[in-house]
Amino acid sequence: MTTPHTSRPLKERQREEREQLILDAAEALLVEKGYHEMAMDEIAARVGIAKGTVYLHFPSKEELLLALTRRDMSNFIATIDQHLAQASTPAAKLAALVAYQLNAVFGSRFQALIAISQNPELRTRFIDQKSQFALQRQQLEERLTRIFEDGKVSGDFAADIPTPVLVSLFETTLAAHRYQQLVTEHHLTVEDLIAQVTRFFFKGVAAETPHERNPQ
Amino acid sequence: MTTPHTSRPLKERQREEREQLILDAAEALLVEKGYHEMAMDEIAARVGIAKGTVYLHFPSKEELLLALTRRDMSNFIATIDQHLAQASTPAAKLAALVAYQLNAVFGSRFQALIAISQNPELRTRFIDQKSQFALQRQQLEERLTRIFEDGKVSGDFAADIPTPVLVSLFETTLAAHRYQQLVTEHHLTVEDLIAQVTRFFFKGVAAETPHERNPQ
Amino acid sequence: MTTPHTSRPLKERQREEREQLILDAAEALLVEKGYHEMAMDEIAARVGIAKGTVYLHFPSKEELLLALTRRDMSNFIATIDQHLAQASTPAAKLAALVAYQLNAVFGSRFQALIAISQNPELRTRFIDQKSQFALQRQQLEERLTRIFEDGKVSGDFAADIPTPVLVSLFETTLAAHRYQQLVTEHHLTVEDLIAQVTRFFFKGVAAETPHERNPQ
Amino acid sequence: MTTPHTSRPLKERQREEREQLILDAAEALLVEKGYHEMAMDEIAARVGIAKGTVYLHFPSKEELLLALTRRDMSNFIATIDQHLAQASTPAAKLAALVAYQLNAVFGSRFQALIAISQNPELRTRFIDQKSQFALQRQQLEERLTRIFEDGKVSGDFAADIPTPVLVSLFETTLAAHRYQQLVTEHHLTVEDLIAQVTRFFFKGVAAETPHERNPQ
DNA sequence: TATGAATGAGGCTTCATTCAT
DNA sequence: CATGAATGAAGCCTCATTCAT
Repeated sequence: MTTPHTSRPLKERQREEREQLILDAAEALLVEKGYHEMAMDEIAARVGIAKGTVYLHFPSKEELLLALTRRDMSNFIATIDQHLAQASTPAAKLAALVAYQLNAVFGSRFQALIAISQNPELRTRFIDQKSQFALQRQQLEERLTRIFEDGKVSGDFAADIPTPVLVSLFETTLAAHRYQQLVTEHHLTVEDLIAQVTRFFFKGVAAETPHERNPQ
Repeated sequence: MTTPHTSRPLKERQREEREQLILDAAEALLVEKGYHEMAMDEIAARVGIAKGTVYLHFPSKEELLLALTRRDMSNFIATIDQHLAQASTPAAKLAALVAYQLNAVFGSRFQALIAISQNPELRTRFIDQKSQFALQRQQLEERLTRIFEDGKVSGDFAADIPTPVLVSLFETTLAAHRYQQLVTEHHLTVEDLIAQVTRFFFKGVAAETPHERNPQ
Repeated sequence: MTTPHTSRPLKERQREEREQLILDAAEALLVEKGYHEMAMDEIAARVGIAKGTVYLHFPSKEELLLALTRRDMSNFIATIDQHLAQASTPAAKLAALVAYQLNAVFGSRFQALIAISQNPELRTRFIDQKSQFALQRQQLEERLTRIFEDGKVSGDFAADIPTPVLVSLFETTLAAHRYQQLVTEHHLTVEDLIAQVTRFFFKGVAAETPHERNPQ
Repeated sequence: MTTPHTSRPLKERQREEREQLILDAAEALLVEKGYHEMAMDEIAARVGIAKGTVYLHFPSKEELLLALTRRDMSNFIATIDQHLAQASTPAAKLAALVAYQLNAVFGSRFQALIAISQNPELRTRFIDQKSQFALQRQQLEERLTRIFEDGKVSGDFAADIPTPVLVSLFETTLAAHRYQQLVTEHHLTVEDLIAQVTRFFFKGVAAETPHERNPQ
């Protein structure tokens, strides 16, 4: 995706392309069936190569998943940065992120990240043991932290909610695997859903005006 | 937990107790490592019995997980009903649920349900194929649906958010595995966290008039 | 069956009766499903006792089968002796045996012996290793040997067929598990079948008259 | 055995050869120990390959046995057809079969078929459930049926014995696992034994001349 | 480099046997 | 004696990983 296509030798470009195809297949399988059912055999079959070839690119199933995570995280952060650069106020930035992420929920890329983050099996394997993932996760949080702290200063967000809590609420609200179901079963459009969730989130984190009362 | 300890023969009580211990061990392993790593061998080892003994209680690994799900769902719904009976207004009921569930997040019971619901491998196996799970899930949603619809009538909740969306937002907000981390890493107390999340949620779903009422 | 009912204490008589019931159940299972599928659990269940009780009578599954074999062999030999005592000429003796055995084919007792003799699994286990079975087998063969040698002297049977071959032909002809099928599928009566097989066998082993043709 | 060695690629030939080796090992084990004791582990060990490799050729133990049965049945029928084509009269055909089969008794191939046919466990599994086996069995019976009916017309065989009975008598007479023992223990040559059994069978099924005596 | 056949550790499940009650 | 819960060895099968071609 961000691969330069010109300056490198053909062989290496082909290699890179195939690597992406392998990751794509792995991602699809991961979302469909989970980590254990994501068999090396089937990954290779979907790409149309031999199983051994997968091992020429990734030394183990675990490393393959790590690479997948790195790629998706990396793409994810890069896309976020683009959105952030285009919006001005913290609230506008957040709104852009919300829209982007909810759209992403319906693509497999983001679901793979969710699957990895939420599956205890994978969490143990990755978050706890491998620093790369933690690093990227941290990059993501830094961006959100900055937005929320800016927004507190500008009066957009409730200053009495600790920023880590805001970040968590943001991630939580957006990481919902159930939204998909809402669209399918309750006949909402994706646009409506985005609008509703966005409004919900902004009302929830808004700085309280004198007229609002504390619900507790 | 709800087992009567007096009227039944000793043997049966012991059997029931052991069954609970097996489910407890399975639950812990499921949360720690996921379904595949939850080996029958290790379940037995944790309970301190032989592998074959597990099979005297549950005919297969899959049935063991189904039983675990049934138990946890059942306990979960029962506890929720208790909370609902004690609160009066819809907002108060929700507040009770929020507090209960967030507390539950820190116990394994609820995490197991989340693990089962979110793991694609298990979702396929259970939600799609076994009606028991779908039935209990539906019972849960009915309760939430009723609260939200009552709350719309009483003016507590935004009438223009479709009820299924409210239900999803509720579940989403509360099913956050990351809250645990917040307490651990950012030194929040559980009580503070509950207060913050509650306020966030209620602001987010509140009817947007100046005259909002106190949910409690 | 041959148990004396008067001179022994009640307890021992009951014990002996139960032992027979266990052997009966084992026999039925052996014929129905073979040795491995003959589970100790099911034997006990069919008798209506606990599994452990079976082990009070027989120290192992193998010993149970050995006891079964002993009993059936013993009954078999005893019944044969009765028939032999009642018939006069060798041919009449053999005819009595043929009729008896073919009738027995349709009872489970004889089938169990066939099952044991013919199953390689059991043959290895019993004939080769345990002398009891070989001993009883030998008793059976002695009787047949005597009849055939008498019959050769009297001119009933072909003197140029070695007696062990005659014995084998006899056993072979009668041990046919396929006769059952003939009755079921081709609507022969048991009586007809016995008549046909008897005639076949006697013609086959008869001393040759000058008028018979050479088949080759 | 009937594999062409020239026209196919090397890989496929090796694969086929290995498959035959696996079937050979399975066959030997089946005859030696029966179906349950025929462990996949040991089959692999005897061929000198790993357990998993067996599963590259046969998807389950049951399928392996089915393939074994198919192969042996198929070879058996093919060889029989060769013999039949070379002999002219029904009696000569039968004599050829008798000689062939009795020779086969001393090879494992035929014993495996007997083991499968006679084991109740396997009978249930194969004859009742899988049509392939029934089909091949039927092919075998058709050939015998034709010979016997031809032989009745030509006056070689007793017309008053129903053909299915003749077929059964034939199979019964030849399927004797005890013949082996005769050669071993009573020092008969295989040729003598074949001559004796052949004569026995033909006398038994011959059309009756006026001079024969009725043994009953 | 690419292949895919081969490997074998590891997981689920069964069942003969034991033993505390 | 009788019970049947408990045990654990052993068997079938899968799949990540290796390696000869």
